[in-house]
Amino acid sequence: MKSIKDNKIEVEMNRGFLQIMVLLALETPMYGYMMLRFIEEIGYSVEENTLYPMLRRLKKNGWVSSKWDVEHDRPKKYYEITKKGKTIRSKLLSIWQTQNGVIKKLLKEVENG
Amino acid sequence: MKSIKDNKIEVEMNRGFLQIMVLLALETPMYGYMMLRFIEEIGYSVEENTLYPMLRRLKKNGWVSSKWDVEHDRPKKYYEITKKGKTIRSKLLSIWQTQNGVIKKLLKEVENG
DNA sequence: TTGACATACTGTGTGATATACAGTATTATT
DNA sequence: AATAATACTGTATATCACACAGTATGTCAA
Repeated sequence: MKSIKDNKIEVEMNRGFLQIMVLLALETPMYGYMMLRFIEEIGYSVEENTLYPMLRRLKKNGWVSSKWDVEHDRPKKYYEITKKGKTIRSKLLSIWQTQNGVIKKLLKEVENG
Repeated sequence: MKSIKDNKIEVEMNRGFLQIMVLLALETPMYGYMMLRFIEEIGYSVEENTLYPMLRRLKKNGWVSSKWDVEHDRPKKYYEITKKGKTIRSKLLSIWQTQNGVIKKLLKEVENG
């Protein structure tokens, strides 16, 4: 019986979190490769194969906008959060807070037997 | 162009969180329907159609065990976290903490311009 | 005493997602 | 001249949240 590999456990966590992280980061315009390095700087890491499709999806949803910079070096696609994106981001953050509260409460119960 | 509905935003958050919540809750043995009500009591909510498949999946992964109670009323399938489940739970909680730290840091930057 | 509703599940299907894989092209670096 | 790093695109795949359909028992009002 096939089941998920325990060493790939981070994957299980990424769905909700990655979006919040990216939408917060895009307060400042950034292109994909730049964000990969930015995320490492702040102590996390994302797969290139995860970030690029996610940026495309956020764009499709209208949560971020994009703009090519062709004036310096090779072309870079700068993304930035939209007004709609900020609305969504607030909702996601609020859900995150609720979930964080639930986890804290349950964790306390487990720790105190 | 099809895109996700904004009012279904909670879905985006559930992947990682639901597992932690269920694995914490299952410190005490519970059957599915009981957990649905328990989760509402502590201020959250899960779809029946999400919880049951999740319990089956956690079982398949060996993170929880199950046992039928056929002695009272109608049959109830009690689940409980396993040793392996506790190991996974620790890892998930640790990832959650890291992610929470990343969000807090980014949020502070956004708020302070 | 029946029929509606809550309880307590199972099995299979679907659409969206994280990631894989393959590929294009430019700019350092050695 | 070759290699690595940069900076992307497009399509494929496995898994997940949730939908849908179904089974069966217990409760309680009309």
